[in-house]
Amino acid sequence: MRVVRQFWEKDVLEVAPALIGKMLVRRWRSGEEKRWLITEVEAYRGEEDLACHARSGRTKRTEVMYQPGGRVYVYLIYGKYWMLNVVTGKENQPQAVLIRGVEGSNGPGKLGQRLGLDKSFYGEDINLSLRLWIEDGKERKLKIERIRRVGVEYAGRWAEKLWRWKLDQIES
DNA sequence: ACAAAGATCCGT
DNA sequence: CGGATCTTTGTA
Repeated sequence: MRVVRQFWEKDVLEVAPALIGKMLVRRWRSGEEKRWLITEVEAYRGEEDLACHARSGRTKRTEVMYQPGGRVYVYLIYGKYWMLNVVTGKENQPQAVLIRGVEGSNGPGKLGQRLGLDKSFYGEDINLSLRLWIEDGKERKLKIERIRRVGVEYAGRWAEKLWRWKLDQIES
């Protein structure tokens, strides 16, 4: 079952860890459908978070982060990789979760490649999309580790926040 | 208008 | 550890 709209409208620090263990689903035009267990996510939270793109306020790129949670936020990094994020929180609360990894994937850039992401996904409503959405995973106990975010050393004290969550193991 | 840097990845 | 590659943002 696709996660409910209200799931995304909560604070990113609540949504991000709750995403671990859920299923990322991609449906292609051909009808082929693939799903992966989400294993690693990062939270980006508000204009005060100097690692967050919204640090520079409302711009063409960050506009979607000011929308209510549940929109897809994609952006191109280093001219090559599309990064997959989902906006969280209420309207005018710029936040997003970066989906860094699924079971069997290497990094967020490679994940974007596997999903065939591009600019057209920007702003897509993940509650309604027919090509990309999130579903509940199996009910099971997960061991999750909480660590620092990657590649945000420039963000001073914000770089120290333990705003990355990674699946450590599945406890049966 | 221009320069700088980037939520990455790969090869050395 | 440096380069690729191009978009976004800050500065003039």
